Amino acid sequence: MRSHSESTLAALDMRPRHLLTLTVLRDLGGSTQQALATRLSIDRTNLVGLLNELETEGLIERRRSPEDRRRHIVEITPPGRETLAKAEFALAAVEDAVLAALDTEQREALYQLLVQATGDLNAGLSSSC
Amino acid sequence: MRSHSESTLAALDMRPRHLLTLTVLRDLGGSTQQALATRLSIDRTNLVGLLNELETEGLIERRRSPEDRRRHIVEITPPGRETLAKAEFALAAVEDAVLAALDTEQREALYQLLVQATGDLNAGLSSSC
DNA sequence: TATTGTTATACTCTATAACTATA
DNA sequence: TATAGTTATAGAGTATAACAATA
Repeated sequence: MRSHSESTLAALDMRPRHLLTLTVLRDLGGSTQQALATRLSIDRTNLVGLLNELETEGLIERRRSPEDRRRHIVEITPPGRETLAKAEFALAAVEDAVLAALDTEQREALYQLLVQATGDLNAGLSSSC
Repeated sequence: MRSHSESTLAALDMRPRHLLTLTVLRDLGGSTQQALATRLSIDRTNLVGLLNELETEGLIERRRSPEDRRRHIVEITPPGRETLAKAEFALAAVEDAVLAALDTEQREALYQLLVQATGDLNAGLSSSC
């Protein structure tokens, strides 16, 4: 499923990192780079180049925080939301294809078992990526 | 589960690669480097250093093939088998800890659903790593 | 003095090209 | 000419150290 997902994202000129970043920014509605890096479980130094790429594509914006001028507030742009929606749609199709061998009841059973096994740690996350 | 497994292997001075290589060599009972690389889905050039490490530890041996002197026959040594057994024992404990939230029936159900979902592709592989 | 974003750098993992020795 | 193992090397991905601006 990972391999299929990555191919699908590559067709949209994205890597999993980009999708995750856009998803977090949409859900948070803006964040400092430090907080965003923590949320993504990556080093803040590696976030710099990632945001540069997303900014070049016009998918996110950086602006100085008025309260603390050391900080950048990062926000997803309307084109970023569109691209994110397209990626999520394509990935839903991938998930459907990968789970084609299971009917609806079985998929639900699998999901519940995984949630229970992981102690509900990731119960709120999307099933893809 | 991956993260727990890798920590456990690190305590034995091993990475997943080492475990997989030893497992394949035990199951195959000897192989050329080319065939081993294919079996491990890694490039033959990257297998060289990996085997050097295992050979230094005395876990595998290389010898020239009498039939085709271009080839090396790679085999697991008795100490290699011991180390492999230790690693598998430790990893079984990790699996048990990770799946602690599921009872026996639920574990079996999860396993069956995963096998069915993946089209039995990996039905013969170990559940760890 | 501490923190935020940034740059430079090192280390790992992986893949490609080229070499040697054999066939 | 082709193949097996090897080496050198280049490219991603990731982590640490150090810097400028700001608190």
